[in-house]
Amino acid sequence: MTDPRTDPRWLDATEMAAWRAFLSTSHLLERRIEEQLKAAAGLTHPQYEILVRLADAPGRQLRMTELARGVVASKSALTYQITQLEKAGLVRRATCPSDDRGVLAVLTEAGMSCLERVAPGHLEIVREYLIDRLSREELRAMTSAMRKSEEALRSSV
Amino acid sequence: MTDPRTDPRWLDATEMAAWRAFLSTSHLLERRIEEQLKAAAGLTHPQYEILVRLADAPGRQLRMTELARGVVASKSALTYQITQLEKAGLVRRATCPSDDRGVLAVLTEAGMSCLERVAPGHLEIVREYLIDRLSREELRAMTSAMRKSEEALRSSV
DNA sequence: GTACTGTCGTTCGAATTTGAACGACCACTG
DNA sequence: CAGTGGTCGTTCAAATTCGAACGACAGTAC
Repeated sequence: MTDPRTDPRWLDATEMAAWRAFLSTSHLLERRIEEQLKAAAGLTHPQYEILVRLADAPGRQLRMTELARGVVASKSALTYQITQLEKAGLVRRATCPSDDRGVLAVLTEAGMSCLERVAPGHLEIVREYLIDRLSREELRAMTSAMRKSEEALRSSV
Repeated sequence: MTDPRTDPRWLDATEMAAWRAFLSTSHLLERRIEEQLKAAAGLTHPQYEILVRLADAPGRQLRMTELARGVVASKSALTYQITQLEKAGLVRRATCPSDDRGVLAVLTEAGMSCLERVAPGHLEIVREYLIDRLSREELRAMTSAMRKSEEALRSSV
């Protein structure tokens, strides 16, 4: 068995601490956010993210595949969630004019106002447990770090 | 409607970019890790994390509740996963000598060697898509940031 | 001892996610 | 035009997660 401190397949103490902190924090944040959204609006976090992406998109609509990429969900999970949001009247499906295979997810007016109503409470959690706790420098470094990782992950598929 | 750029309930562009990068990266990393673990060992990420925590614990054993805190899982999710790991022979349950309500999850020899076999491939992913992409400074800042957030989240429960 | 309050881990049904398989359609080749 | 490979979104069964409810036990008060 090789020495964990020199074997490149392992992480040293600093690296392991970084990784575990990242992992725990992302899980804890996810839990906290889920709890807040459920209590405030009966939404799940994936559903909220879908609304955000649609609100930002031109025409407040996106192709299913593109939306799935954006929110990092599987195709089948997105199909399910869009169906749920459609039942709630926050999103509707439309046929894609340029591609008969395609389906557009469109944010309804009800969906937009729901998002506007829910966003402040949600972002307050993000502030309280993450953003507001970080120095300018930490925020900058974290963004840079996350972007590097994200790019590596997205370009590897 | 208030101006999003001055309303403290919203995030400015820099903060929002940081948050979104964090969110996307954590989801993408989770996906990538899940895929690697499944292919290499038929393990899920939660299962792997359980093995790691047990391996680190004194006597390679932990109370269910303590383990649930460590891996950030609900009690029922942990019950389920420990049952799965028990079927696989990687973990066994033991009664807690000091508290008849308690159950100890104990890492078996098979569990320990499974972990040793799987860890390198797993950590290689963590390196490739996160750790090795960061500068010393980014790693330091990210760790500091994550710890602050984690502490806030854990102490709020 | 009895009662009370809280913690422990499990169980249950409901909701969600996953990956594979599928039919429909697109774009290109010959 | 027929054929071919690839993409699109959906469907399905299986696996996993969640929260509420539960019985069992611990710790304390009286």
